Amino acid sequence: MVTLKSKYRTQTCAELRKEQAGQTVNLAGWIHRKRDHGGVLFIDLRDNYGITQVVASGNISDELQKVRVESVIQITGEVRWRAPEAINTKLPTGEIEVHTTSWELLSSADVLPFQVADDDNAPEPIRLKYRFLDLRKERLHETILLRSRIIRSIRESMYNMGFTEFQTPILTSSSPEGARDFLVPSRMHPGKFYALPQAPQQFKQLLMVSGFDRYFQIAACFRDEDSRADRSPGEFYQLDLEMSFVEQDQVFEVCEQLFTEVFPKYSDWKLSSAPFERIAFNDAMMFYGSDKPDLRIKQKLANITEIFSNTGFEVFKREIEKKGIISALKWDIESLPSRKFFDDTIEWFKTTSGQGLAYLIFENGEARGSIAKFMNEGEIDAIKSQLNITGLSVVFMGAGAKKTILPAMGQLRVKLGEQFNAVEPNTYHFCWIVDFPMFEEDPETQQICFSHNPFSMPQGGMEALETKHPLEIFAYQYDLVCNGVELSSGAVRNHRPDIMYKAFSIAGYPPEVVDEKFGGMNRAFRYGAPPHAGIAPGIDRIVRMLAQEDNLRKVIAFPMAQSAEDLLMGAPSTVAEKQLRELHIALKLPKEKEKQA
RNA sequence: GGGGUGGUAGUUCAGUUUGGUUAGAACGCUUGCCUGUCACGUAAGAGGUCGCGGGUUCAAGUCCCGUCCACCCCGCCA
Repeated sequence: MVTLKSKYRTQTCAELRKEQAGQTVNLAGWIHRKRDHGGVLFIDLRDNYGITQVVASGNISDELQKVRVESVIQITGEVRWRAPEAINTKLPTGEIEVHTTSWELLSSADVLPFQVADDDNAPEPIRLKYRFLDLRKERLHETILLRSRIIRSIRESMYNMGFTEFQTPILTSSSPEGARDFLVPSRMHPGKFYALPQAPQQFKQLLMVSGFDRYFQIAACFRDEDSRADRSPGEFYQLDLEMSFVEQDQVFEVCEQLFTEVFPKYSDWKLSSAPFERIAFNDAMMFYGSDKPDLRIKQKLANITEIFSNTGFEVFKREIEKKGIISALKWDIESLPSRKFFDDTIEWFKTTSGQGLAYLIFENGEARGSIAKFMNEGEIDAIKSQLNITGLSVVFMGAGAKKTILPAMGQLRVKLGEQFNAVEPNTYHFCWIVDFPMFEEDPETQQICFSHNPFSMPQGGMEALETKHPLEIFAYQYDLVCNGVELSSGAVRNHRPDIMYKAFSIAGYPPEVVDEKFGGMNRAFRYGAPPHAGIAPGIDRIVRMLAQEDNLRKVIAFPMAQSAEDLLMGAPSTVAEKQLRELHIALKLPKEKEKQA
């Protein structure tokens, strides 16, 4: 680091060591803590880099004693080394202290709304309103610094792999697909609006058409949707990347190199090695009940529908007749859980998924449990052999339509994994989810519709669209998943207008709709477009994962509250009448009562 | 849009189940004492519309109804 000596400081609060003893130095920073002993006063002086103990006595002690913690002061003093018994081994600067000869108050602090030196669990709205104080706390401060280092490493890896960094417009046009847009009214074009980009999707594809081979951007993305613990309201950052003349595999290669380079720099956890495991979407649902499976848990779901094809157990029989499936989760255990465990688990399952849950206990080759009496010996034996049951095991079974029972069983898998301590610790387990279905059937109307992104390339291209049943066509679309978190989503793009029109017509859209919704892109594709593919890993989620934080607000310097409000700056806010007039906007607000309803 | 949990001092919480004297504790704050602490110690003090509104009752922080706010989840969101 370049030392920038100024009138305020000759060193930072982390620099001084025994070797500087005897020197006169200037330090500046925040009063982290004060310890007043009457004749002598100790101050922990803190800055971005660390803490140094400052000592004052006599008049200076009396004056400084009156300055509140978190005020900013500058001191001049002599570095002295501490007596052996006074050394603080917890501080890198703990072998020395600075004896103040003069000082200056640079900025005084009011009484704090919450403690900075201690973690007092102040409520989030207050911490967000006083974010600048929260950011002074060590853990959050370090996380934000970590975020910077991670992004730097990501940039370096991208440049090293031959990518070029671009900037794309923030004021752009409303996009037809996906989330709600944030709109920005145009002053120069009354009645028209810009939209903030949900992602630079179209621009990066246009850059490929423009002949730039490898694009990346640390891109701000805006979506007007509600938040979650793993989803920031309003805005978030993605490592957006796109490549020409590649297929899915090359996107995987780039990501695998990126993640295996970046993650070990910031964590000593075990890390999947490249190539990452690939799981077809349908298998992920069938065996993990999720399109973002947590592979730190070894147990899988099993499809045991076949076993019950002639069952006398009414509940299963009914579901199978309705084309439903029976999904089973076997767990080998060391000792038999209490009856309460089963009751609680079934109750939890019912409240979280609205589904029923059956169980069998296998012990010494015998089966018992909630539904044992409804099963015949053949079924019990078939379960034993399919699930490979040898010792003491419990088997949970859920029956229902794939779309509802599998996610429920998937949640059960994660819950039991945590409950039985079966989540492999200190591990980043990556996998790719591939082969997403291109189309799906609307359960109510039986209409064929796009199941995910209509702009990705169908596997098999035009031929598949023309010859295969729509529900059997997969898209070149993929998610990167780590420890049950979707880190990234991408696709091989459909760069062929003819295939685009065909795909849309299968989903019931005439060519005009394609022209209307996707006209700009389609025009570009008529002048020579390279095959291209890309992906966009979420920066906030990556940092959260490496910082091991549970909430995205803890890895973002100025996050919004769940209500999509910036409590520090007071956004969103009302604006002056004049501004509205210039924008030709008249407000028609809901009445108070409607607002509440 | 729906569900869950919570709201008592600046902050964290106890008290609410079973209504009953002046609503407590810790940290912080103010004023002292203390020359070796590093979460210093110590004495005293200030600080409360118990989220807000209504109701039941002799009496409400406590019971009932409504409402607001926050966080978490579902819907939504690649």
